[in-house]
Amino acid sequence: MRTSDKHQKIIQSAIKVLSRKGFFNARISDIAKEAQVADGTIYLYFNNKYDILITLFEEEIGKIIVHVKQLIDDENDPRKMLEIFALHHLKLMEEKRELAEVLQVELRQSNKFMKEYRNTKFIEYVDIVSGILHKGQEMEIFRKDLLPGIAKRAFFGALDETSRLWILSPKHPYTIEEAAKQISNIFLAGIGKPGVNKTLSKAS
Amino acid sequence: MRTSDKHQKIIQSAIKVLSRKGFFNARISDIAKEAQVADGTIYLYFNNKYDILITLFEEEIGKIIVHVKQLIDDENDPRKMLEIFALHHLKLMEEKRELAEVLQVELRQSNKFMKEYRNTKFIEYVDIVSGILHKGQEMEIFRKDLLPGIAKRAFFGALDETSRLWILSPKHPYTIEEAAKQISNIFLAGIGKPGVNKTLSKAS
Amino acid sequence: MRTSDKHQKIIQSAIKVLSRKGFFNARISDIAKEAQVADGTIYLYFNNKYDILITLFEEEIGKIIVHVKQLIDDENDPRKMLEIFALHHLKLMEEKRELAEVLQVELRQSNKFMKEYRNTKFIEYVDIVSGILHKGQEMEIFRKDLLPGIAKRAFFGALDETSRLWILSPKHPYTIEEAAKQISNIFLAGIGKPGVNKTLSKAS
Amino acid sequence: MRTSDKHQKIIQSAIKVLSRKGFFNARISDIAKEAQVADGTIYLYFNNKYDILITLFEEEIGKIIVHVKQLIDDENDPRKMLEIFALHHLKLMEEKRELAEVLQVELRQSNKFMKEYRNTKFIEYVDIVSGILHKGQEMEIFRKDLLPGIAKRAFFGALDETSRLWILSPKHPYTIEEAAKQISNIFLAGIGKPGVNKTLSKAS
DNA sequence: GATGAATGAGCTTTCATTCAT
DNA sequence: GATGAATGAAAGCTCATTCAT
Repeated sequence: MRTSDKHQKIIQSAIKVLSRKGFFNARISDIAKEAQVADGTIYLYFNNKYDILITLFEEEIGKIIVHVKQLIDDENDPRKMLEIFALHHLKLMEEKRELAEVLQVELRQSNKFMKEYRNTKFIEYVDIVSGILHKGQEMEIFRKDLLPGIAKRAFFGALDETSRLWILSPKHPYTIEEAAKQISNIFLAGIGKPGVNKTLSKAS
Repeated sequence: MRTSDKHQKIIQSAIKVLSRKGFFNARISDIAKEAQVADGTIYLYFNNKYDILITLFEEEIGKIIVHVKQLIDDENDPRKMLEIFALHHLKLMEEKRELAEVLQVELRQSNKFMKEYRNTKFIEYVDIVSGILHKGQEMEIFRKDLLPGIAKRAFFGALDETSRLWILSPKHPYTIEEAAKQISNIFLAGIGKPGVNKTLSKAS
Repeated sequence: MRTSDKHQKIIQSAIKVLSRKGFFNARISDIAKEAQVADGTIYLYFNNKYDILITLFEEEIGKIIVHVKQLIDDENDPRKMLEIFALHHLKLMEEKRELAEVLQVELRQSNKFMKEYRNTKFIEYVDIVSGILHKGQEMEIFRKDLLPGIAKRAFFGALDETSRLWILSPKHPYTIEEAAKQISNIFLAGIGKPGVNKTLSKAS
Repeated sequence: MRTSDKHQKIIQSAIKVLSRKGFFNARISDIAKEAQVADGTIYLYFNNKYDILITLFEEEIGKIIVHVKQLIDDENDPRKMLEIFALHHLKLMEEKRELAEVLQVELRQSNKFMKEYRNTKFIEYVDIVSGILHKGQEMEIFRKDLLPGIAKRAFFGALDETSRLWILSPKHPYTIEEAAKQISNIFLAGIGKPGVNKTLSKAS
């Protein structure tokens, strides 16, 4: 078995266990059992419990970034880009539900117990939105009076809260695609230059 | 010292300590020291560590709800109501920064480790937004094709993510009032009936 | 309310609580609640938790001793005396069941946790049997070769173990009187001078 | 060190510590120190403090039962059997004094604080006596009018109380063998059919 | 005398981490 | 590299006892 195999096995097991129990309630032995390795083996690949979480953050968000950027690079219209980002972010709930749960819960508290840790990957992810917004402003599609830090966060927060609730509720009266479309619509209508973006999207 | 005084003292101390360390890293003895009581005294007022957190949630969110509802009741225009909600929610960051931190971080993980706990107060708070949206739709001010569960969450999420970042960053290139105004604007433009809400708000 | 009233009330409450929970599982507050006094009031009458138990031992065994001695003093035949002692000891199970439970359980472990305590009252009680045996030997009714320390303990132990089981089992195929009679019979037959005691008792 | 070694080491250490301090005053750390293991190691072998006591009961009484049954199986005369049981029971005081102390004290209170625990091994041990008595009755050596539950308890109680006192007193005016002989004698004389058992035993 | 809120020492138990095999 | 038994620090919680009222 290659080294990377066990590393990956442990990360994926950690995602499973952490999504179920949360970081503090999860035991190293839970993760080890899930990964079918001995407790001590974990420490051959990670320095400590925190290190598993941090590595998980970096690697998994890294993959997401690569993927989203690929999708967006194929597109030129910033309005389409935002729609793609929204759809992809929400689709994570279905495709990688456990990872999504971990990111939503643990990312928020990670600065409480890992004082020194700056989650640069996460910032990079959210900054994809900034980039899109900036491009839209340059192209005179989005309003110039947008405060960049605000709109970025508002858009991301809208998506994230929606996905948070999606996970909590077992049943949903709408599909992920509808949710993504609606949120994109609201934002595009809200941030678009008057008279410019009315033609793009049709509310589902 | 009256009984209620110690209860309050402990809750307020818990807010301070939890905002700094998070629930799992906070020790009962930390809270006791902050409240200037003995460890055992905590257990005269609360059943266990979780009970402190739950009581904190219920009581503090309860106060916020009462306050926001009062502000909103003085208003008739749903668009104004949303602006008020937004401003008030963000102002919590300044006025009760520590409480805000606790709510943002611990509320998100509370259903991981307190399986049986349903945070009804929190739902009630977010449902204030639903109420406003619904009223706006009835008054034909907001679009009828809004998915109620989505727009509510999107608006709340936008605010919450903004306040989350506000707390994390030491410096801000805009004021809270500007941020509230901008988010309200984006949403009102996004959810308003075409041709109806363009007159209300002027982006700051 | 006279002082002695509360003292008595506490002792009797302690008997109830200790019989149910045992010394270490019983809480001072349990006893206080049962006695309908405040926790602190206990300490006006007793030095500490151990003191309650010791006082309980001394006073209640003292009462039993007085009572048994009265009964025995009316009698001259040592064989009858033993029967009286046996019957009375077992009858305690019915009449003061809770006290009996406390004595059986706590007396046995009291020297484990109260190193300095010598239970003189208890010794005095058991020595009633010695007295009877000695008298029987003097009167040439009981065998001279009895080891005094042994027979006393054997007789008392037989009774005590019988009463212990009586308490544990909810149902019994014999009456207390039958049990007392049988044990007396066995002992009297066993310790009597051959040819002397065969006429006294009829096995029930 | 083999697994079973630590299990045994802990049980034996528990016997030492419990005999000295009693269950409630004994600390897990006392037992761990005595066993020369870390506190946490105890919990690799036992579920909790109670589990140590229960396991101790079951295993040690189990050994005693096996041993006594072997001794008795070599014998046919129920009178001899009783003598063997008496002698062996009392000899435990010398050979396994600490175990004897634990059994005498903790067994009596175990049903107070371990509500669900039925000490079947202990019942099995005492029932060895029942078996002997029954056999003696069948062989027409013991009186038919013996109440089976009574005589068994009386005999066992006589022995146990004797051994209890043996442990408490530092000095003894008689040997264990004499004590066993005397108690057997008393009982055999008391329960034997008139005219049958007079020939067996000579009082020491 | 009576109260009961407050105290804080002390306990059992957990679990991240180590290290001999 | 892999194991998992062993470690021991650390924390939540209890409860006998005190003392201001």
